[in-house]
Amino acid sequence: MSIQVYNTLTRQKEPFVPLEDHKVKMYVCGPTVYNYFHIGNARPFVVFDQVRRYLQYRGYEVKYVMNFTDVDDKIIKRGLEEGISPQQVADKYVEAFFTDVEALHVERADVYPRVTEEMQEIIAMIEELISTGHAYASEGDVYFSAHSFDEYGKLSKQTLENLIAGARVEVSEKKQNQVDFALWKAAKPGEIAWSAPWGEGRPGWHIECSAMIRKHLGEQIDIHGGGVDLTFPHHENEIAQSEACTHKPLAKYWMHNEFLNLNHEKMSKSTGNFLTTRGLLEQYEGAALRFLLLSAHYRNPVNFSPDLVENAKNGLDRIRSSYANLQHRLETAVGGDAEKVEVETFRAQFIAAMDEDFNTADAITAIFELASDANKYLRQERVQRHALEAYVALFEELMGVLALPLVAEQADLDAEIEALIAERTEARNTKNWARADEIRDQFNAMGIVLEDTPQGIRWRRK
RNA sequence: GGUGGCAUAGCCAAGUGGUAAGGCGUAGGUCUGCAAAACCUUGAUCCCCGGUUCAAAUCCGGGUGCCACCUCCA
Repeated sequence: MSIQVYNTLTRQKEPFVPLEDHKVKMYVCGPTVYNYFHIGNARPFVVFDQVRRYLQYRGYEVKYVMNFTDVDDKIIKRGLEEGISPQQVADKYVEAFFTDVEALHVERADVYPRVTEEMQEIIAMIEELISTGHAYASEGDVYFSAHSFDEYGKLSKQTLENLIAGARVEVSEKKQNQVDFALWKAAKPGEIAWSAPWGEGRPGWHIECSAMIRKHLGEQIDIHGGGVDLTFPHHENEIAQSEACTHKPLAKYWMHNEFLNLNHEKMSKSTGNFLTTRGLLEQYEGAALRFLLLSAHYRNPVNFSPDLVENAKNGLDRIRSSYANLQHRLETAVGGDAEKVEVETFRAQFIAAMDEDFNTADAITAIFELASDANKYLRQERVQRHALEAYVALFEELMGVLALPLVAEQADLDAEIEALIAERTEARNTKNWARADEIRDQFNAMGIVLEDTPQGIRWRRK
């Protein structure tokens, strides 16, 4: 059974067959770097990171490209507010992006093209569209003529008539038709601008992705991803631009993640209904946030709340403590006969779940069941080294695929703490319960839980 | 007006025809010096009304509620 992928283009799950054997070309729309991204923005970063990691796990060689929109109205505005150049704004938030995304255990893309560094390709593509009659210059702007592309609307299942009927955008005098969209915007006085045959200005929002995909991945790619809101107009327009040039399907599979809402409404910077990822990272471990994002299927909406993070954290802790307990038993375990523990079933369960359109929720269930099985095994008085190792190895493999660290990143205990643990062991041996409790309370105050087991004291961070 | 998504236990969440996975939380129990962890036990008229079927959370029709896109937006 092959991997099944839900394709927005066909509105159904399809077997995943890349254009080229064992290779996957993948593009995901990245951020406009004018601000810290919010936790809703983080969903596609994590979701598509997960898609990529899983494909890699299944043996595909993935080339992953994500763009940075580093020049646009919001960046310019921000620069004016802070008294710095648009480039400085972009640089600042690109750096912040990397920091935050790393905390969520997102693997770096192979290429992060930036609009300002791809100007030649963008201008060349616009020229191509003008020369083939798909675009026209108008008072320094350039627009794509939606009517010139027969299949316009195929991704969002919209007809031009319906789009015109439902349009909320103001009709511009410069456009021949209100559904046409900008490829190039003439610069306002004093604004950052680049020279182009039709005048000074900067690219429209959609053309950058078309140009970058073509340059870094080629005329056709396997997977194009982004949030559902990008389906229209952004991805629809990308298709129009790219396919008008190449006459080939831009992407084989279009994948869209649903939203992570707040108060049951879309997170939005303009209304203030959002929580920055950066802010949440001060309170919660990145792994807990990632776990939360992977706890639901990517095409289902999720309503964010602190309780949800707490829930995710507790679930993650269950897996981690099982793993830690295995490790602890391993310290005293001895070799033995080749007693078989059957863990293959959990790997198979995990793979079956992920194959089904990247069902991370079910994949996590497989890991929970692995934990239950391991916990039951651990209750036995005699355990065997190789059995423990089999559990440990599978935990590491599967949690590795999900990029969820099995051990919270913390400093190791220092000598003083080790000494205290030794003292407590001694206190317990002499049945000095008062002292033993005192030391345990002391650790508790430091956020460390001590657990007494037949194999000695075990400790963990809360 | 057009195009989508969602509605499953206190909470989160899988499940697209064969009478409801998993996690969190709660309560009780076992274990423990006491704990913790773990284990066992504990919980569902699957939004409503029709229909198809031997059989429906799942398919069809009709409702209701919430969210989103058609304007920058993950």
